[in-house]
Amino acid sequence: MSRLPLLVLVGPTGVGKTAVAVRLAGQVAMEVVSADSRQVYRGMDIGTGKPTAEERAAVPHHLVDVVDPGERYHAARFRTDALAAIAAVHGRGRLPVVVGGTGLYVRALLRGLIPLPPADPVLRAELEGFAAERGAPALHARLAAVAPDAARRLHPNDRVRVVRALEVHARAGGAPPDPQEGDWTAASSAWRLVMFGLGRARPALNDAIAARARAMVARGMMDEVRRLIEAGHDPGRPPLDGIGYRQLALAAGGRIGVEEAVRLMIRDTTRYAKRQMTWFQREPEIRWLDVDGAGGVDGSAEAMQKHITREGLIE
RNA sequence: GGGCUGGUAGCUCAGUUGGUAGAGCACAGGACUGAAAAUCCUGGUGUCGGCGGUUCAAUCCCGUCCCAGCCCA
Repeated sequence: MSRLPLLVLVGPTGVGKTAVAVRLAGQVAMEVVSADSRQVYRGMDIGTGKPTAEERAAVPHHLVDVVDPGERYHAARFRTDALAAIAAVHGRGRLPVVVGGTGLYVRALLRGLIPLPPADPVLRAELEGFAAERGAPALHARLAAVAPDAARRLHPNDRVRVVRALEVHARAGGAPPDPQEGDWTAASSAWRLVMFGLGRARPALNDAIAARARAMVARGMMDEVRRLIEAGHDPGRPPLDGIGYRQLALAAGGRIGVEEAVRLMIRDTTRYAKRQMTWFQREPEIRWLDVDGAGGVDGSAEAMQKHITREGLIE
């Protein structure tokens, strides 16, 4: 039995992935599986750039609005959910199209995760407290004492990963955490896979990011942030630590002006887009498509359709 | 027209008792395995306003010109 087809579309924030996917859906029997670590949260709509009601009516989107902001989502959960969603789409005889900008999630889906213990919120809080009180290097020293290999790989200031390594060590009962790193550049063989990267020249992308951020605020993102805070969600902690949300939360509290919040939102989104490009650039299987060079949304969708037809993903 | 103060990185500024310069922000590059829109690492990008002079050596001292701000006419 031949492997089932899977199309993946990645790229930096604001490049137009959703628009291209919707356009492609006009020509291809497909459903979208979102790979976005923030669009999974209900009530976080404007600031995460979720597909609109029209876009979601035009093509089904899976893994959008799956948990409340009080719950924590993560890469392993995504992998499980995405595998189920992909299987369901295949079951309906359609092409699953993974669309998103969260590199870790896409990688976890395509290449798997090393089985490790799940998060332990109580332990994390305790380790965070220790780091806040005694300093990040002290926490790193604790890791070095119990797991020298892990400590050597991690910078002492990398608080999040040091906490995670200690957590893995504690939950694994002393077993060394992933001594053998997986080969993330190895080809995946679970599907007949075609991977597209949607790119754009930095100046054009940065302009689009700035315009999009201003449009989000104009469309009422501030009210969205206020609603989330009033619902009891902690500003500055996941998932309200995301770009745009953390700055507007400061503005809502009167700590900075709205203008300044928007400026910082644009700055951080631009930096984030750069980090996404750094991540995707080392994925060897991606076929890059310059959105402007390909003729915008329509041209990009058409180029993708031609290629997946040639590759036999669709008839 | 005269006087004073300033002109150093994209921005705000520091500094060199004369040996061609460094902070913050901005920016650029990279890492990434259950928080990933998170977290972290690396990098100074420069006719020190122009032109002369003194000096072995001038961004620094002297002269002059230009520009900006303030004050006096």
